Formats: sequence, C-alpha cells, structure tokens
Amino acid sequence: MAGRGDRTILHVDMDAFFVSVELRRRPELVGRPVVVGGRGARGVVAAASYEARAHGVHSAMPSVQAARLCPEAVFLPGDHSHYSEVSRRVMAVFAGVTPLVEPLSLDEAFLDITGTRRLHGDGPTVAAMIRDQVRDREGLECTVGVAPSKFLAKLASARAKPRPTPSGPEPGLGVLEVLAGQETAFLHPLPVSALWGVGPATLGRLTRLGVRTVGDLAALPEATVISALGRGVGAHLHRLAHAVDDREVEPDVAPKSLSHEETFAEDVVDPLRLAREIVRQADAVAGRLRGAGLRGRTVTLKIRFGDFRTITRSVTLPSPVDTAPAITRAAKDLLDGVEVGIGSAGGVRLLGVAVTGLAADGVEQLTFDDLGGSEGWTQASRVVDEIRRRWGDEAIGPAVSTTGGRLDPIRRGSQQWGPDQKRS
DNA sequence: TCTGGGGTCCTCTGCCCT
DNA sequence: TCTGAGGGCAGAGGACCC
Repeated sequence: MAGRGDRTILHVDMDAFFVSVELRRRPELVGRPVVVGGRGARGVVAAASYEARAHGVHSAMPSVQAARLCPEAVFLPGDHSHYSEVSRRVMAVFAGVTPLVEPLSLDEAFLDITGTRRLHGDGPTVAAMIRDQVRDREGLECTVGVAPSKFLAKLASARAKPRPTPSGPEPGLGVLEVLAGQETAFLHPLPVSALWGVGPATLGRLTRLGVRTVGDLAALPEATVISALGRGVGAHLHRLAHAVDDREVEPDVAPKSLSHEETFAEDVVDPLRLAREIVRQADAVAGRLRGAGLRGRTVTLKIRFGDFRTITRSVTLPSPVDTAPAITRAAKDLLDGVEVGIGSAGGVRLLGVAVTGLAADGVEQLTFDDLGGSEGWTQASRVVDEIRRRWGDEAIGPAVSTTGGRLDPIRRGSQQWGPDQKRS
C-alpha cells in the first residue's frame, strides 16, 4: 500500500452544476445570464451562470439583489430531485474509476486513485478521462484538482475553474496537479481565505494578526494561532498551512443528523400555525429517517425570529425515535418553552426540526412507556412509507398538512432556496 | 437591502457525579 | 458534612461548507 506521501487524490467539481443541468433542458438560454434559485422576496441564488457571475451575482446572494445587479438574468426555480438524479449518474462515472469516492455534495467529490494508478494511469490522465466521460455521457463540464491530499486537490480544482469576465467566461485549465514536493510553493502565495475552514469570522481574527496569505499563517508559531483561534481550529489551520492533511477519502460516511427547516414567506405569530408546521416537518424528517434506516435520540427545534435572532432548543430522549408522533411530541414540548407570540421580535421567520444522535434502525433501548405505544406507531409508520412508495407523497400524511382539502407534503429540497409564495 | 436549506464541527457553559 | 477538582455529558450557539 502506498504511504501517505504517495497518495493521489482527485477533487472533481462540476462547473456551475445546477445551471448547466438546466441549460441542457433549455439550450436557447446558453450564453445568457441564468440564475437558479428561490424567486420569492426571501429567496436566494443557488447557482449562477458565468455570464451572470460577470455581473457580480453569486450563490447564496438574495435573489432580489441578484435581480438588481443583473436585470436581464433569467431566473429558474430549482429542481432538486432532477439534480440528484444527474448527480447519481455523474458519481457512477467516478465509481468506474475507483471504489474510493467520497461525495461532498451533489456536484463535487473526492476520489482516491492511489490504488488504481497502474490500471488507469496517473492523476492527470485519470482526470482527463473523467472529464471526457462526464462530457460524453451527460454533456456537462467539470474541473479536476490532483494532489497528494484532499485539501490541496480541492484548492487545485478551484484554481483550474473557468473565470467570469465581462466579455464572457474565460476557460480555466480544467485540470491542475500539485506535485509532491511542490505543495508549499503552490500553497503559500494563496490568500489565507482560500483555506478550507476560514470564513469571515476566522479571517477577521487572522487579519488582526497581520496574516494575509497562507505563507503568513505558516510563519506563525502554532501556539500563537491556537491562542487566536482556539485549539481545534487553530491547530488544524496551522497544519493545513504547512500542507499537512492526512484525512482519508471516506466513501461511506454515515449521516450524523437529519433536519428539515423552512423560512416562511411572512413572519408567523400564530402558535397553532407553528404547531402545524412542526407536525409537517416532523413527518418529513421521520420519513427520511426511516428511508435511511436510522433512528435518533436528540430532537432539536430551531427558531429564527423576525429580527434574525436564532435560537435552538433540544432534548435527548430515553430511546431513539423515527416516527412523526414521537418527534412532534418532543418538538412541541420544546416550542412550549419558547415565547413566540407578538412582541417576540415580530414573530417567527423560520422553523426547523432536526434529529441527531443517529444510529442504525433496530438499535433501540425500550422504556416501560414505549411498551404501550411505540410498537404501534412504528408499525403504522412502516405502512405509511409503503403507501407513499406505491401511490406517492400526496396519498397519506398528517391531517394538519392539508391545504384546501389536499395534502401539502414536504419533499426534501422542495423549498431549498427560500419560500416562493405565501402558505396559509 | 438582505440574509435559504442541509449539513458538520467546535467551543463554551452548566450540571451531575465521583 | 462540606468543599473543590476534574471528567463526562447535554444543551446552546457560532462558524463554516456547498
């Protein structure tokens, strides 16, 4: 087996993924500024074409701001399930190269090709092969970073991306390799914000220390960095600045939490409406837990008020749960402990339900209380799952999820980029 | 002029127990 | 019996990522 210094890691990043997938369905929009994301007043940009980026539009930007910056942009609603399907096929291309594929999101992944180099060739060869296959099979472009470690491969792919310019996208290198021995020469001139884990808050602290580049950070004693950023973050970033990153590519990372949250089109002050939303969200989370064969012990309620102040309240249950009634009960108890009426900063802007402390289904510590009711709910939930599998999400759901007599179920990603209309 | 959703990880604090 | 130290755990919040 190759040693740590002899690894070949690829970071594959799809170019403007959501937009590119949409352009396959809408080829007449190619070359125009296109934005995918929420379209309501509280929506945000999920992805922007390079033509839109040339106007300053970027992901996570409020949609209204994007529309101001680029009035001629075409706004498209996101289609999460379609992107998931395309992503699954792209990941299958990666899996044809190596079994060691770690998806980071729908549009990027790490690949460890150390063990397959004799079969497929070196890093740049495999990178070119992957780009060809993704282009041939899906009509999509991707950028690949090649390096001896994960974070260097990720930085390399970022440097090889196409760049937006006022006269249109400027093609990138497509593939960039950081050779063993060249790590710090590549790394140290980069701005420190390029490091994975340096966001606005950490950047502010580093700037106060006089750190602007990764090289500046590497020149500081580790103790100085730790005293400024804390032990965990400080030691980690100091190692990265010296190009030390032993993290493995992990193909099967079990989820640690599962959640659903929604921002309302207008702030909500009605406690009954909030209670109804909890039932809907708990039902959605419970369905996904059972779909993944998981149960969780800790239920967390998240509330964002009208002034954007955000609180969380959580409770750890005696035994893990995966049913809507159990999660609803816990979340409603937590809601009862929070002042959310008029006067609490103008009502509730966002409500979320999360379950953490996940373990595989079947690992359950029953309590005496459970012996009366838990089994019944578990069996009923299995039946609900089966009904949805056969007849769709609208076939069955919590009674409070009805709008005008019809069910209004939550699907994963159904409101991914902000509310698009008022729901009564 | 505003700031989504779904995650992970870290830090701090308070409580309980030894 | 009281007190303090220290570990483990839960809860809350912050920072960061895509």
